[in-house]
Amino acid sequence: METPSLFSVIEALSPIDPRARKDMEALTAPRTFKKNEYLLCEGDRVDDCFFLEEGVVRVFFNSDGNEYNKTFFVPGMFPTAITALISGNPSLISFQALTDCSVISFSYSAFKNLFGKHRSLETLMLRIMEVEWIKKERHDILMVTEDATSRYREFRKNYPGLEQQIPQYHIASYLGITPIQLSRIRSRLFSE
Amino acid sequence: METPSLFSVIEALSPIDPRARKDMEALTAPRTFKKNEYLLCEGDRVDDCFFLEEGVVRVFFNSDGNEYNKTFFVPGMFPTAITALISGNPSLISFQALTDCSVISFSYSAFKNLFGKHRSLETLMLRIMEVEWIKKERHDILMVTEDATSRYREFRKNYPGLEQQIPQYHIASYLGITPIQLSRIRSRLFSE
DNA sequence: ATCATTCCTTAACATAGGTTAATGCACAGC
DNA sequence: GCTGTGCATTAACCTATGTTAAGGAATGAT
Repeated sequence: METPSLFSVIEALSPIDPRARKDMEALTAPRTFKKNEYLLCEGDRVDDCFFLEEGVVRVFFNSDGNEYNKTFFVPGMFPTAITALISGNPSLISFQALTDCSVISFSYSAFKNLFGKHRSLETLMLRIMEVEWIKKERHDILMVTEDATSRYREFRKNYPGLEQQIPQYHIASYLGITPIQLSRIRSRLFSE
Repeated sequence: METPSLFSVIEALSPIDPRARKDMEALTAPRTFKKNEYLLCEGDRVDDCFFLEEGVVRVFFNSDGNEYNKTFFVPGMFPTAITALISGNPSLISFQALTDCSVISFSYSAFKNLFGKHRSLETLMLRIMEVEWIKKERHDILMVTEDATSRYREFRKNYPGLEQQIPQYHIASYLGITPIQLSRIRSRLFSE
């Protein structure tokens, strides 16, 4: 479980030039969250972007008193409320650490101010949105076209090892089923 | 059923200054699609943005030979493959006219070239993405938290009159159920 | 060691929704 | 006027999943 570095992830997404990197490094600050702490609560306004170095974060929304997990973030991802960030509106979703986490944070407005100076950073931002959008699109398609068993298989493939680190009811919520149903699926899957 | 105008919709989304409007008007061209024609097919690359003046467009994706409707566009909306547009990759989804349509089209790359000159256009673009993102988010939440009957009620509320203009199997696909199930829901709903 | 808490599993039952197939209606082409 | 085609409905049956409830394993506090 090596810790991914922010700038190696950025390079892989969309290369930025050394001066842009310098300016961006000046914005970043390390930060930690304890297990169960919130990176962001529904209703909060945000200006912070996070890059996850270690730990697991879930994103969920609330509806009629129930929580629904939308996705998980593992090291190397950006557990960041893009919609709230670009709109300036309060977030509709919450981000919670499921284990102790260490992140790198930077201000989105400060980051955006660099766009004028460094075109490559704006390109990077679009690229991040695009990747998130496509990921969301893929997940939507999965949710509609596949049954819970396939979705569970897919989850295990996409997040190797994650199953061991978080309670199953979070996985069930992510899959759109009850923990009971997940338990049934698991028992079928592992007995046959 | 008055025809919405591109620039009144833009003004309502995010005001742009008169010179930006002039430059943008120069990019636009009217265009029509016949019923069942495709605005965009899965696999195509795109540079065109569309604004729908009249008619109905569906967006769908293919999975194992089946079509799944993601959403409908009605006049005043932008039936545009944002992901493919910003990524430059072939589109994963298709856009099809369900009735005769008239649209206004403009080139995304030409539009983007105006960003340097007119900040307000870039703001508009982000605003459009944001609105689409939020709409998608709301729909996701509905799909997960509500059963098909509520989703059908919601559909009728969000798209008043649309039900009369398109076949029910398209609506069923949008709701994530079979036409048979939609028929059952309708008969329950309208008999009681 | 005991007890409470948290979480997973299992069972019994109820419901939503899928599948297949038959029926009926409306409209287009001849 | 027929007839085919596309679409909506209905019925019979089946499966996936939800609900409620109970029990058991692991963990942590006292």
